[in-house]
Amino acid sequence: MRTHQLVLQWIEGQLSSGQLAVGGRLPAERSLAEQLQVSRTSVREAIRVLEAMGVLRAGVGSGPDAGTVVIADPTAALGSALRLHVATSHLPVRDVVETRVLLESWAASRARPESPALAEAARLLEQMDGCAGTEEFLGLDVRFHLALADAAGNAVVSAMMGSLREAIQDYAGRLTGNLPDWDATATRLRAEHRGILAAITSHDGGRAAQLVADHIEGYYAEAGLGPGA
Amino acid sequence: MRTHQLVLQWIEGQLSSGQLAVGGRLPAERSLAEQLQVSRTSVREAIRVLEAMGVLRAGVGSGPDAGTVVIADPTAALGSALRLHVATSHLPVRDVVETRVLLESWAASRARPESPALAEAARLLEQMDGCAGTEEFLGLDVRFHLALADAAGNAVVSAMMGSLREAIQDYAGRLTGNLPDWDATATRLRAEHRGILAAITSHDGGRAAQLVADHIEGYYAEAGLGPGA
DNA sequence: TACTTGATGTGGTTGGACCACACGCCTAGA
DNA sequence: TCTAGGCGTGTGGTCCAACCACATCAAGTA
Repeated sequence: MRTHQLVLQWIEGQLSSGQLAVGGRLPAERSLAEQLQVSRTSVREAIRVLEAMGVLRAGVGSGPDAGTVVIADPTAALGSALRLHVATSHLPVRDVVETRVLLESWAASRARPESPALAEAARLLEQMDGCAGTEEFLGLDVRFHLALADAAGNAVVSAMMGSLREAIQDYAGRLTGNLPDWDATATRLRAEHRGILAAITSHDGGRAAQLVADHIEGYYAEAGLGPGA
Repeated sequence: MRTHQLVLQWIEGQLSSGQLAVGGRLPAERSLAEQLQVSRTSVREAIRVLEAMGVLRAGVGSGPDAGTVVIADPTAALGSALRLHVATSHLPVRDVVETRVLLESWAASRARPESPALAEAARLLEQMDGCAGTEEFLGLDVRFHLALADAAGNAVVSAMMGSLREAIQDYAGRLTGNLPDWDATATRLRAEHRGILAAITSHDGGRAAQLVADHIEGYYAEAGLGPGA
Protein backbone atom coordinates (compact mmCIF):
# COMPACT_ATOMS: atom_id res chain seq x y z
CA MET A 1 0.00 0.00 0.00
CA ARG A 2 1.53 3.26 -1.07
CA THR A 3 1.47 6.13 1.36
CA HIS A 4 -0.79 8.46 -0.56
CA GLN A 5 -3.35 5.66 -0.86
CA LEU A 6 -3.44 5.50 2.91
CA VAL A 7 -4.39 9.16 2.94
CA LEU A 8 -6.99 8.52 0.24
CA GLN A 9 -8.54 5.77 2.33
CA TRP A 10 -8.60 7.99 5.39
CA ILE A 11 -10.37 10.79 3.55
CA GLU A 12 -12.81 8.43 1.88
CA GLY A 13 -13.56 6.97 5.28
CA GLN A 14 -14.27 10.41 6.67
CA LEU A 15 -16.63 11.03 3.76
CA SER A 16 -18.41 7.71 4.11
CA SER A 17 -18.87 8.08 7.84
CA GLY A 18 -20.22 11.57 7.42
CA GLN A 19 -17.52 13.18 9.54
CA LEU A 20 -16.58 15.11 6.41
CA ALA A 21 -19.40 16.43 4.25
CA VAL A 22 -19.77 18.70 1.27
CA GLY A 23 -18.77 22.19 2.28
CA GLY A 24 -16.57 20.93 5.09
CA ARG A 25 -12.89 21.75 5.34
CA LEU A 26 -10.05 19.27 5.40
CA PRO A 27 -7.36 19.81 8.04
CA ALA A 28 -4.42 21.82 6.78
CA GLU A 29 -1.94 19.76 4.79
CA ARG A 30 0.75 20.05 7.44
CA SER A 31 -1.62 19.08 10.23
CA LEU A 32 -3.02 16.14 8.32
CA ALA A 33 0.47 14.94 7.52
CA GLU A 34 1.40 14.97 11.18
CA GLN A 35 -1.88 13.40 12.21
CA LEU A 36 -1.52 10.48 9.80
CA GLN A 37 2.22 10.24 10.37
CA VAL A 38 3.06 10.68 6.71
CA SER A 39 4.87 13.37 4.79
CA ARG A 40 3.15 16.40 3.44
CA THR A 41 4.06 15.19 -0.04
CA SER A 42 1.88 12.12 0.34
CA VAL A 43 -1.00 14.16 1.66
CA ARG A 44 -0.70 16.48 -1.31
CA GLU A 45 -0.69 13.60 -3.79
CA ALA A 46 -3.92 12.28 -2.30
CA ILE A 47 -5.47 15.74 -2.42
CA ARG A 48 -4.47 16.09 -6.06
CA VAL A 49 -6.25 12.86 -6.93
CA LEU A 50 -9.42 13.87 -5.12
CA GLU A 51 -9.23 17.28 -6.70
CA ALA A 52 -9.13 15.67 -10.14
CA MET A 53 -12.14 13.59 -9.13
CA GLY A 54 -14.18 16.65 -8.28
CA VAL A 55 -14.30 15.82 -4.57
CA LEU A 56 -11.99 18.51 -3.19
CA ARG A 57 -11.08 22.07 -4.06
CA ALA A 58 -7.86 23.59 -2.79
CA GLY A 59 -7.74 27.31 -2.16
CA VAL A 60 -4.77 29.36 -1.08
CA GLY A 61 -4.76 32.23 1.29
CA SER A 62 -6.65 32.64 4.48
CA GLY A 63 -10.27 33.11 5.42
CA PRO A 64 -13.49 31.22 4.77
CA ASP A 65 -12.79 30.50 1.10
CA ALA A 66 -9.28 29.23 1.70
CA GLY A 67 -8.08 25.80 2.60
CA THR A 68 -9.09 22.49 1.10
CA VAL A 69 -12.86 22.06 1.09
CA VAL A 70 -15.12 19.21 0.06
CA ILE A 71 -17.15 19.81 -3.08
CA ALA A 72 -19.28 17.52 -5.25
CA ASP A 73 -18.63 17.72 -8.96
CA PRO A 74 -19.00 14.23 -10.40
CA THR A 75 -19.17 15.60 -13.92
CA ALA A 76 -15.63 16.92 -13.75
CA ALA A 77 -14.22 13.58 -12.76
CA LEU A 78 -16.10 11.52 -15.31
CA GLY A 79 -15.52 14.12 -17.98
CA SER A 80 -11.76 14.30 -17.76
CA ALA A 81 -11.49 10.55 -17.43
CA LEU A 82 -13.55 10.01 -20.54
CA ARG A 83 -11.68 12.71 -22.42
CA LEU A 84 -8.35 11.12 -21.62
CA HIS A 85 -9.46 7.70 -22.73
CA VAL A 86 -10.93 9.12 -25.89
CA ALA A 87 -7.48 10.65 -26.42
CA THR A 88 -5.89 7.20 -26.18
CA SER A 89 -8.36 5.98 -28.80
CA HIS A 90 -9.65 3.34 -26.42
CA LEU A 91 -13.08 4.92 -26.30
CA PRO A 92 -14.32 5.55 -29.84
CA VAL A 93 -16.17 8.81 -30.38
CA ARG A 94 -18.89 6.77 -32.04
CA ASP A 95 -19.50 4.90 -28.78
CA VAL A 96 -19.57 8.14 -26.83
CA VAL A 97 -22.24 9.57 -29.12
CA GLU A 98 -24.21 6.34 -29.02
CA THR A 99 -24.16 6.34 -25.23
CA ARG A 100 -25.20 9.95 -25.14
CA VAL A 101 -28.20 9.16 -27.33
CA LEU A 102 -29.10 6.30 -25.04
CA LEU A 103 -28.91 8.33 -21.85
CA GLU A 104 -30.56 11.44 -23.21
CA SER A 105 -33.40 9.54 -24.83
CA TRP A 106 -34.10 7.84 -21.55
CA ALA A 107 -33.93 11.16 -19.74
CA ALA A 108 -36.40 12.70 -22.18
CA SER A 109 -38.80 9.80 -21.71
CA ARG A 110 -38.58 10.22 -17.95
CA ALA A 111 -38.53 13.99 -17.73
CA ARG A 112 -41.30 15.35 -15.54
CA PRO A 113 -43.12 18.29 -17.14
CA GLU A 114 -43.38 20.06 -13.80
CA SER A 115 -39.65 19.83 -13.13
CA PRO A 116 -37.83 23.13 -12.52
CA ALA A 117 -35.10 21.90 -14.85
CA LEU A 118 -37.63 21.73 -17.65
CA ALA A 119 -38.65 25.32 -17.03
CA GLU A 120 -34.99 26.22 -17.25
CA ALA A 121 -34.80 24.35 -20.56
CA ALA A 122 -37.75 26.33 -21.91
CA ARG A 123 -36.10 29.57 -20.83
CA LEU A 124 -32.92 28.59 -22.64
CA LEU A 125 -34.92 27.92 -25.80
CA GLU A 126 -36.23 31.46 -25.76
CA GLN A 127 -32.71 32.79 -25.40
CA MET A 128 -31.66 30.73 -28.40
CA ASP A 129 -34.36 32.34 -30.51
CA GLY A 130 -32.85 35.75 -30.14
CA CYS A 131 -29.28 34.66 -30.56
CA ALA A 132 -27.02 35.36 -33.47
CA GLY A 133 -23.54 33.98 -32.81
CA THR A 134 -22.68 30.35 -33.43
CA GLU A 135 -20.63 30.13 -30.24
CA GLU A 136 -23.42 31.55 -28.12
CA PHE A 137 -25.97 29.23 -29.73
CA LEU A 138 -23.84 26.16 -29.05
CA GLY A 139 -23.28 27.24 -25.47
CA LEU A 140 -27.00 27.55 -24.88
CA ASP A 141 -27.52 24.25 -26.68
CA VAL A 142 -25.23 22.49 -24.23
CA ARG A 143 -27.11 23.95 -21.29
CA PHE A 144 -30.44 23.01 -22.85
CA HIS A 145 -29.46 19.38 -23.20
CA LEU A 146 -28.06 19.28 -19.66
CA ALA A 147 -31.27 20.78 -18.31
CA LEU A 148 -33.17 18.11 -20.20
CA ALA A 149 -31.10 15.42 -18.52
CA ASP A 150 -31.61 17.01 -15.10
CA ALA A 151 -35.37 16.94 -15.62
CA ALA A 152 -35.31 13.15 -15.36
CA GLY A 153 -34.24 13.44 -11.73
CA ASN A 154 -31.39 10.95 -11.88
CA ALA A 155 -28.11 12.45 -10.66
CA VAL A 156 -25.98 9.68 -12.14
CA VAL A 157 -27.49 10.06 -15.58
CA SER A 158 -27.09 13.83 -15.37
CA ALA A 159 -23.43 13.52 -14.41
CA MET A 160 -22.71 11.00 -17.13
CA MET A 161 -24.48 13.07 -19.73
CA GLY A 162 -22.45 16.10 -18.80
CA SER A 163 -19.22 14.18 -18.85
CA LEU A 164 -19.94 12.62 -22.23
CA ARG A 165 -20.67 16.04 -23.59
CA GLU A 166 -17.45 17.42 -22.11
CA ALA A 167 -15.37 14.54 -23.40
CA ILE A 168 -16.25 15.22 -27.03
CA GLN A 169 -16.74 18.97 -26.80
CA ASP A 170 -13.63 19.78 -28.80
CA TYR A 171 -14.55 17.14 -31.33
CA ALA A 172 -18.10 18.44 -31.72
CA GLY A 173 -16.81 21.96 -32.06
CA ARG A 174 -14.60 20.98 -34.97
CA LEU A 175 -17.54 19.24 -36.61
CA THR A 176 -19.45 22.53 -36.76
CA GLY A 177 -17.10 23.68 -39.48
CA ASN A 178 -18.34 20.86 -41.71
CA LEU A 179 -21.87 22.16 -41.80
CA PRO A 180 -22.84 23.48 -45.26
CA ASP A 181 -25.31 26.08 -44.00
CA TRP A 182 -25.21 27.00 -40.34
CA ASP A 183 -28.28 29.22 -40.38
CA ALA A 184 -30.42 26.48 -41.86
CA THR A 185 -29.10 23.98 -39.35
CA ALA A 186 -29.74 26.36 -36.45
CA THR A 187 -33.32 26.88 -37.58
CA ARG A 188 -33.85 23.14 -37.78
CA LEU A 189 -32.29 22.57 -34.36
CA ARG A 190 -34.54 25.22 -32.84
CA ALA A 191 -37.62 23.54 -34.27
CA GLU A 192 -36.51 20.13 -33.03
CA HIS A 193 -35.87 21.51 -29.56
CA ARG A 194 -39.40 22.89 -29.44
CA GLY A 195 -40.77 19.54 -30.59
CA ILE A 196 -38.93 17.70 -27.83
CA LEU A 197 -40.16 20.09 -25.19
CA ALA A 198 -43.72 19.85 -26.50
CA ALA A 199 -43.62 16.06 -26.37
CA ILE A 200 -42.48 16.14 -22.77
CA THR A 201 -45.05 18.66 -21.62
CA SER A 202 -47.78 16.61 -23.26
CA HIS A 203 -46.60 13.55 -21.30
CA ASP A 204 -45.58 11.68 -24.43
CA GLY A 205 -42.29 10.24 -23.17
CA GLY A 206 -41.93 7.75 -25.98
CA ARG A 207 -42.17 10.40 -28.65
CA ALA A 208 -39.80 12.68 -26.73
CA ALA A 209 -37.20 9.92 -26.58
CA GLN A 210 -37.48 9.27 -30.29
CA LEU A 211 -37.23 12.95 -31.12
CA VAL A 212 -34.13 13.32 -28.98
CA ALA A 213 -32.46 10.36 -30.64
CA ASP A 214 -33.23 11.71 -34.10
CA HIS A 215 -32.10 15.17 -33.04
CA ILE A 216 -28.66 14.09 -31.88
CA GLU A 217 -27.99 11.48 -34.51
CA GLY A 218 -29.20 13.81 -37.21
CA TYR A 219 -26.78 16.51 -36.14
CA TYR A 220 -23.78 14.22 -36.11
CA ALA A 221 -24.80 12.67 -39.40
CA GLU A 222 -25.05 16.09 -41.04
CA ALA A 223 -21.76 17.26 -39.53
CA GLY A 224 -20.03 14.17 -40.83
CA LEU A 225 -19.37 11.74 -38.01
CA GLY A 226 -18.53 8.69 -40.05
CA PRO A 227 -19.07 5.17 -38.75
CA GLY A 228 -15.32 4.75 -38.42
CA ALA A 229 -14.67 7.98 -36.54
CA MET B 1 -2.12 27.45 -14.13
CA ARG B 2 -0.60 25.24 -11.52
CA THR B 3 2.57 23.42 -12.37
CA HIS B 4 1.25 19.89 -12.26
CA GLN B 5 -1.53 20.89 -14.64
CA LEU B 6 1.12 21.92 -17.12
CA VAL B 7 2.50 18.41 -16.95
CA LEU B 8 -1.01 16.99 -17.31
CA GLN B 9 -1.56 19.04 -20.44
CA TRP B 10 1.75 17.93 -21.88
CA ILE B 11 0.98 14.26 -21.33
CA GLU B 12 -2.56 14.60 -22.65
CA GLY B 13 -1.15 16.31 -25.71
CA GLN B 14 1.26 13.44 -26.26
CA LEU B 15 -1.66 11.02 -26.01
CA SER B 16 -3.89 12.99 -28.36
CA SER B 17 -1.20 13.40 -30.96
CA GLY B 18 -0.38 9.72 -30.84
CA GLN B 19 3.23 10.25 -29.80
CA LEU B 20 2.32 8.33 -26.66
CA ALA B 21 0.10 5.30 -27.06
CA VAL B 22 -1.15 2.47 -24.89
CA GLY B 23 1.80 0.30 -23.94
CA GLY B 24 4.24 3.15 -24.41
CA ARG B 25 6.54 4.36 -21.66
CA LEU B 26 6.67 7.83 -20.20
CA PRO B 27 10.14 9.37 -19.77
CA ALA B 28 11.56 8.83 -16.31
CA GLU B 29 10.22 11.25 -13.74
CA ARG B 30 13.57 12.99 -13.34
CA SER B 31 14.04 13.34 -17.10
CA LEU B 32 10.53 14.63 -17.64
CA ALA B 33 10.96 17.13 -14.84
CA GLU B 34 14.12 18.46 -16.44
CA GLN B 35 12.56 18.45 -19.90
CA LEU B 36 9.52 20.46 -18.82
CA GLN B 37 11.56 22.63 -16.46
CA VAL B 38 9.47 21.74 -13.42
CA SER B 39 10.22 19.93 -10.23
CA ARG B 40 9.95 16.20 -9.94
CA THR B 41 7.20 16.72 -7.36
CA SER B 42 4.96 18.37 -9.94
CA VAL B 43 5.60 15.59 -12.41
CA ARG B 44 4.71 13.06 -9.77
CA GLU B 45 1.47 14.84 -8.90
CA ALA B 46 0.40 14.73 -12.54
CA ILE B 47 1.31 11.06 -12.76
CA ARG B 48 -0.73 10.34 -9.63
CA VAL B 49 -3.79 11.93 -11.19
CA LEU B 50 -3.44 10.00 -14.41
CA GLU B 51 -2.81 6.84 -12.43
CA ALA B 52 -6.09 7.37 -10.61
CA MET B 53 -7.77 7.86 -13.96
CA GLY B 54 -6.57 4.51 -15.24
CA VAL B 55 -4.33 6.09 -17.88
CA LEU B 56 -0.92 5.34 -16.39
CA ARG B 57 0.65 2.61 -14.30
CA ALA B 58 3.83 3.24 -12.37
CA GLY B 59 6.19 0.33 -11.81
CA VAL B 60 9.38 0.39 -9.80
CA GLY B 61 12.58 -1.40 -10.60
CA SER B 62 14.22 -1.84 -13.93
CA GLY B 63 13.46 -3.78 -17.08
CA PRO B 64 10.54 -3.96 -19.51
CA ASP B 65 7.85 -3.95 -16.82
CA ALA B 66 9.27 -1.01 -14.92
CA GLY B 67 8.79 2.67 -15.40
CA THR B 68 5.56 4.53 -16.00
CA VAL B 69 3.61 3.02 -18.86
CA VAL B 70 0.39 4.02 -20.58
CA ILE B 71 -2.56 1.74 -19.93
CA ALA B 72 -6.28 2.02 -20.68
CA ASP B 73 -8.58 1.23 -17.80
CA PRO B 74 -11.56 3.60 -18.01
CA THR B 75 -13.52 1.48 -15.58
CA ALA B 76 -11.09 2.19 -12.74
CA ALA B 77 -11.38 5.94 -13.16
CA LEU B 78 -15.15 6.05 -13.46
CA GLY B 79 -15.55 3.51 -10.69
CA SER B 80 -13.55 5.30 -8.04
CA ALA B 81 -15.07 8.64 -9.00
CA LEU B 82 -18.58 7.28 -8.68
CA ARG B 83 -17.75 5.50 -5.44
CA LEU B 84 -16.42 8.70 -3.90
CA HIS B 85 -19.44 10.70 -4.88
CA VAL B 86 -21.72 8.00 -3.60
CA ALA B 87 -19.77 8.33 -0.35
CA THR B 88 -20.57 12.04 -0.20
CA SER B 89 -24.24 11.16 -0.68
CA HIS B 90 -24.41 13.28 -3.79
CA LEU B 91 -25.11 10.27 -5.99
CA PRO B 92 -27.95 8.24 -4.48
CA VAL B 93 -27.56 4.48 -4.67
CA ARG B 94 -31.06 4.37 -6.11
CA ASP B 95 -29.90 6.42 -9.10
CA VAL B 96 -26.86 4.20 -9.58
CA VAL B 97 -29.04 1.12 -9.72
CA GLU B 98 -31.50 2.80 -12.04
CA THR B 99 -28.71 3.79 -14.40
CA ARG B 100 -27.31 0.30 -14.31
CA VAL B 101 -30.69 -1.11 -15.31
CA LEU B 102 -30.87 1.37 -18.15
CA LEU B 103 -27.43 0.61 -19.52
CA GLU B 104 -27.59 -3.12 -19.07
CA SER B 105 -31.05 -3.41 -20.61
CA TRP B 106 -29.82 -1.53 -23.62
CA ALA B 107 -26.75 -3.73 -23.82
CA ALA B 108 -28.91 -6.86 -23.70
CA SER B 109 -31.13 -5.56 -26.47
CA ARG B 110 -28.07 -4.81 -28.58
CA ALA B 111 -25.97 -7.88 -27.75
CA ARG B 112 -24.97 -9.83 -30.81
CA PRO B 113 -25.48 -13.58 -30.40
CA GLU B 114 -22.25 -14.34 -32.25
CA SER B 115 -20.17 -12.10 -30.01
CA PRO B 116 -17.23 -13.76 -28.21
CA ALA B 117 -18.31 -11.94 -25.07
CA LEU B 118 -21.60 -13.79 -25.19
CA ALA B 119 -19.81 -17.13 -25.44
CA GLU B 120 -17.84 -16.07 -22.38
CA ALA B 121 -21.12 -15.27 -20.62
CA ALA B 122 -22.46 -18.73 -21.43
CA ARG B 123 -19.27 -20.31 -20.09
CA LEU B 124 -19.63 -18.35 -16.86
CA LEU B 125 -23.19 -19.60 -16.49
CA GLU B 126 -21.97 -23.19 -16.60
CA GLN B 127 -19.43 -22.43 -13.91
CA MET B 128 -22.16 -20.95 -11.76
CA ASP B 129 -24.15 -24.17 -12.00
CA GLY B 130 -21.46 -26.15 -10.27
CA CYS B 131 -20.67 -23.56 -7.66
CA ALA B 132 -21.40 -23.75 -3.98
CA GLY B 133 -20.03 -20.69 -2.19
CA THR B 134 -21.92 -17.42 -2.09
CA GLU B 135 -18.75 -15.41 -2.66
CA GLU B 136 -17.79 -17.43 -5.69
CA PHE B 137 -21.29 -17.19 -7.12
CA LEU B 138 -21.37 -13.42 -6.75
CA GLY B 139 -17.94 -13.12 -8.34
CA LEU B 140 -19.07 -15.10 -11.36
CA ASP B 141 -22.29 -13.08 -11.42
CA VAL B 142 -20.33 -9.86 -11.74
CA ARG B 143 -18.30 -11.26 -14.61
CA PHE B 144 -21.46 -12.55 -16.31
CA HIS B 145 -23.08 -9.15 -16.29
CA LEU B 146 -19.91 -7.47 -17.52
CA ALA B 147 -19.64 -9.98 -20.35
CA LEU B 148 -23.24 -9.21 -21.23
CA ALA B 149 -22.40 -5.53 -21.45
CA ASP B 150 -19.36 -6.23 -23.59
CA ALA B 151 -21.49 -8.18 -26.03
CA ALA B 152 -23.18 -4.95 -27.10
CA GLY B 153 -19.89 -3.75 -28.53
CA ASN B 154 -19.94 -0.28 -26.98
CA ALA B 155 -16.80 0.43 -24.99
CA VAL B 156 -18.29 3.42 -23.19
CA VAL B 157 -21.31 1.48 -22.00
CA SER B 158 -19.07 -1.39 -20.91
CA ALA B 159 -16.85 0.95 -18.92
CA MET B 160 -19.78 2.70 -17.29
CA MET B 161 -21.46 -0.57 -16.44
CA GLY B 162 -18.30 -1.82 -14.78
CA SER B 163 -17.84 1.38 -12.86
CA LEU B 164 -21.42 1.45 -11.64
CA ARG B 165 -21.04 -2.08 -10.44
CA GLU B 166 -17.78 -1.22 -8.69
CA ALA B 167 -19.22 1.88 -7.07
CA ILE B 168 -21.94 -0.04 -5.25
CA GLN B 169 -20.10 -3.34 -4.80
CA ASP B 170 -19.73 -2.94 -1.05
CA TYR B 171 -23.31 -1.86 -0.78
CA ALA B 172 -24.59 -4.82 -2.81
CA GLY B 173 -22.46 -7.17 -0.75
CA ARG B 174 -24.08 -5.97 2.45
CA LEU B 175 -27.51 -6.43 0.90
CA THR B 176 -26.84 -10.14 0.43
CA GLY B 177 -27.16 -10.61 4.15
CA ASN B 178 -30.78 -9.47 3.96
CA LEU B 179 -31.83 -12.35 1.74
CA PRO B 180 -34.12 -14.82 3.55
CA ASP B 181 -33.02 -17.89 1.59
CA TRP B 182 -29.83 -17.65 -0.41
CA ASP B 183 -30.16 -21.06 -2.09
CA ALA B 184 -33.60 -20.24 -3.40
CA THR B 185 -32.41 -16.87 -4.66
CA ALA B 186 -29.39 -18.43 -6.37
CA THR B 187 -31.59 -20.93 -8.13
CA ARG B 188 -33.87 -18.18 -9.34
CA LEU B 189 -30.94 -16.03 -10.51
CA ARG B 190 -29.52 -18.96 -12.45
CA ALA B 191 -32.84 -19.50 -14.22
CA GLU B 192 -33.14 -15.81 -15.04
CA HIS B 193 -29.60 -15.74 -16.42
CA ARG B 194 -30.43 -18.61 -18.73
CA GLY B 195 -33.58 -16.85 -19.85
CA ILE B 196 -31.66 -13.69 -20.72
CA LEU B 197 -29.08 -15.61 -22.68
CA ALA B 198 -31.80 -17.53 -24.53
CA ALA B 199 -33.57 -14.33 -25.50
CA ILE B 200 -30.37 -12.91 -26.92
CA THR B 201 -29.45 -15.99 -28.90
CA SER B 202 -32.94 -16.08 -30.37
CA HIS B 203 -32.50 -12.47 -31.50
CA ASP B 204 -35.26 -11.21 -29.24
CA GLY B 205 -33.57 -8.05 -28.01
CA GLY B 206 -36.70 -6.50 -26.58
CA ARG B 207 -37.42 -9.50 -24.41
CA ALA B 208 -33.79 -9.71 -23.31
CA ALA B 209 -33.89 -6.08 -22.20
CA GLN B 210 -37.08 -6.62 -20.22
CA LEU B 211 -35.70 -9.75 -18.57
CA VAL B 212 -32.51 -7.95 -17.57
CA ALA B 213 -34.46 -5.09 -16.05
CA ASP B 214 -36.66 -7.47 -14.08
CA HIS B 215 -33.62 -9.49 -13.05
CA ILE B 216 -31.73 -6.58 -11.54
CA GLU B 217 -34.68 -4.75 -10.04
CA GLY B 218 -36.03 -7.98 -8.63
CA TYR B 219 -32.79 -8.70 -6.86
CA TYR B 220 -32.53 -5.29 -5.25
CA ALA B 221 -36.20 -5.36 -4.31
CA GLU B 222 -35.78 -8.73 -2.61
CA ALA B 223 -32.60 -7.65 -0.86
CA GLY B 224 -34.30 -4.57 0.47
CA LEU B 225 -33.17 -1.51 -1.46
CA GLY B 226 -35.83 0.89 -0.33
CA PRO B 227 -36.90 3.85 -2.46
CA GLY B 228 -35.15 6.17 -0.05
CA ALA B 229 -31.84 4.32 0.08
C1' DT C 1 -12.16 57.31 12.02
C1' DA C 2 -9.60 55.58 8.15
C1' DC C 3 -5.51 53.82 6.34
C1' DT C 4 -1.16 51.28 6.58
C1' DT C 5 1.62 47.64 8.05
C1' DG C 6 2.93 43.45 9.83
C1' DA C 7 1.85 38.75 11.74
C1' DT C 8 -0.26 34.53 10.66
C1' DG C 9 -1.83 30.63 8.18
C1' DT C 10 -3.01 28.62 3.82
C1' DG C 11 -1.65 26.03 -0.40
C1' DG C 12 2.27 26.00 -4.34
C1' DT C 13 6.84 24.78 -5.62
C1' DT C 14 11.44 23.41 -5.40
C1' DG C 15 15.88 20.76 -4.55
C1' DG C 16 17.98 17.33 -2.35
C1' DA C 17 18.49 13.21 0.03
C1' DC C 18 17.69 8.44 0.91
C1' DC C 19 15.21 3.93 0.32
C1' DA C 20 13.51 -0.45 -1.96
C1' DC C 21 13.36 -2.76 -5.94
C1' DA C 22 14.52 -5.24 -10.37
C1' DC C 23 17.25 -5.95 -14.07
C1' DG C 24 21.63 -7.01 -16.33
C1' DC C 25 26.43 -7.12 -16.62
C1' DC C 26 30.62 -8.91 -14.91
C1' DT C 27 33.55 -11.55 -12.35
C1' DA C 28 35.01 -15.61 -9.67
C1' DG C 29 34.55 -20.26 -9.12
C1' DA C 30 33.38 -25.12 -10.63
C1' DT D 1 33.24 -23.43 -20.98
C1' DC D 2 29.46 -22.83 -18.08
C1' DT D 3 27.31 -21.36 -13.93
C1' DA D 4 26.33 -18.69 -9.65
C1' DG D 5 26.85 -14.91 -7.18
C1' DG D 6 27.64 -9.92 -6.43
C1' DC D 7 27.36 -5.28 -7.71
C1' DG D 8 26.30 -1.23 -10.61
C1' DT D 9 22.56 1.31 -12.61
C1' DG D 10 18.16 3.17 -13.20
C1' DT D 11 13.44 3.11 -11.77
C1' DG D 12 9.67 4.83 -8.70
C1' DG D 13 8.55 5.77 -3.36
C1' DT D 14 9.11 8.69 0.48
C1' DC D 15 10.53 12.24 3.30
C1' DC D 16 12.40 16.75 4.75
C1' DA D 17 13.46 21.62 4.85
C1' DA D 18 12.97 25.67 2.86
C1' DC D 19 10.96 29.27 0.31
C1' DC D 20 7.15 31.70 -2.34
C1' DA D 21 2.49 33.86 -3.29
C1' DC D 22 -1.60 34.87 -1.48
C1' DA D 23 -5.47 36.29 1.63
C1' DT D 24 -7.02 37.57 5.89
C1' DC D 25 -7.01 39.86 10.25
C1' DA D 26 -5.26 42.64 13.96
C1' DA D 27 -2.49 46.12 15.70
C1' DG D 28 -0.52 50.43 15.08
C1' DT D 29 -0.54 55.06 13.04
C1' DA D 30 -1.99 59.38 10.87
